[in-house]
Amino acid sequence: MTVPRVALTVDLVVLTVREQRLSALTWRRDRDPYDGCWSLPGGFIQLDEDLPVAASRLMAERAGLADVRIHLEQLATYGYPDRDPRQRVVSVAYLGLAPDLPASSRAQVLWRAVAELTAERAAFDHRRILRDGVERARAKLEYTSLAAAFCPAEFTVAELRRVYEIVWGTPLDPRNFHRKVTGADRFLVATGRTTTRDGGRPAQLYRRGDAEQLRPPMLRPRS
Amino acid sequence: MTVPRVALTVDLVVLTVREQRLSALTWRRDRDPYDGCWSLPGGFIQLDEDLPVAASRLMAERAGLADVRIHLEQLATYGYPDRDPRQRVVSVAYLGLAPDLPASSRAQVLWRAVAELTAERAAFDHRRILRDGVERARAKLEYTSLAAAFCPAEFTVAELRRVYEIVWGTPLDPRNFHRKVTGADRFLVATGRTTTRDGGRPAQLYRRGDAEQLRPPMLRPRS
DNA sequence: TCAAAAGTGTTAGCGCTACACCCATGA
DNA sequence: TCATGGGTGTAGCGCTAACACTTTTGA
Repeated sequence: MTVPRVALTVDLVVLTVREQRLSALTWRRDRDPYDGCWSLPGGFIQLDEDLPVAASRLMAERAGLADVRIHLEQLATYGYPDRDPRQRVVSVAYLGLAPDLPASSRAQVLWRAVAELTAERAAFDHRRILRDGVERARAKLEYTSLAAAFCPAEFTVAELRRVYEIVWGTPLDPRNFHRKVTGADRFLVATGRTTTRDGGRPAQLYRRGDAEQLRPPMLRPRS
Repeated sequence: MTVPRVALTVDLVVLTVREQRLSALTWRRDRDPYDGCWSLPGGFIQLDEDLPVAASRLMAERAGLADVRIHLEQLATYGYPDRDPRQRVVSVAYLGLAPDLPASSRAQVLWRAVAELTAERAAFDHRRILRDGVERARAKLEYTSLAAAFCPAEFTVAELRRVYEIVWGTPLDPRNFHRKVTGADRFLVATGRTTTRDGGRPAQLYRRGDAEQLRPPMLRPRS
């Protein structure tokens, strides 16, 4: 029996919060198909390469985010036959959550607001993949400590709260939020230092703790 | 640039509750590699076939579960280079949750208890895939109405509770469970009929409602 | 002195846990 | 009549939402 073979790519949904907006790393296509459209950074997998290794390699090569500790997890695999008009390509999407970093110096690689991207024409099924990644991120903020992956190494409770508010698109009560996250076991580690970079009374600076789960969860307010 | 191509398979983690145990559908291998080991039912994807379509086809061809309404969702993709000793094979795993059905009439296809399978040698990385599927199912019972996918078309609250108890491996309080699931919006639809098949006072028969989320969630008791 | 943001206290209400208790059947 | 499981009531408690209030800074 002959076994059909397909081309396999890894595509990256890399999200961050910058300029008060949830943003994703995009690659501007400069050739057909989809010339001029945005796409997700990605590329073909090597024959001797594990999937997470390929994701890290492409994060460095295509996204310009080498040697940066970024949370990376597998999102889903997309493989309907006509998603690439040239040939059968199956794509394993990875979701990355990053602090607000300068991306690649290439003009082709840009952070762009998710709200804009979903209103624009995208290459292939990348709008769908982006939407799935955003929804995964929104859901995971509820019951994991991943929100801190959007923050720099040291951050205040208010900065962490802004991450939740921007990713979810809902305001949260600053006082209840503060009690909740500072009370959660191993979510935050106090550094002892303070900052006034947000104005007002000085705020404690925290680092990420080693908790992965958030129990009880921080539930999104329902509309 | 030449694009490397890989063989792509779909593997199925099909779970059910039967004889008081969480069980999975297995395929007994009768050739090398891994001759005599259990494996997950699966097979190569066709070149013109979408991934969920391949999963449904293999559910019929390999698992003997054709034309059965079974919940099927993508689980994850496994692709480290040596997982198949013969050639590079990347596998997209799907998770299926089924009521207690007779599987294929082939002797090669068997329902087997998960507890036994994880103690035995499995083909390829199928033990790992099975474990991931079981963990996904356990987690989804908490915040979705998927437990009913393990039940026949009509079932009692106690039968639904047994699903939770067996999948999670923890006893639940029958009275609180009853209040919780009958109070949840659109989780269950009363048929008006009753049954005494479990002994004691007649129990209401229910059908699945159209709710997908369970809010608030049914949290596993913590040890 | 004022505005702004950090952080604490307080209260009402909801949902969960634990268990007492009653109900309806088969044997 | 008894055993068995179905189903309801209820008290206590932890968590949450809502918001009043105090603290500490920069301007």
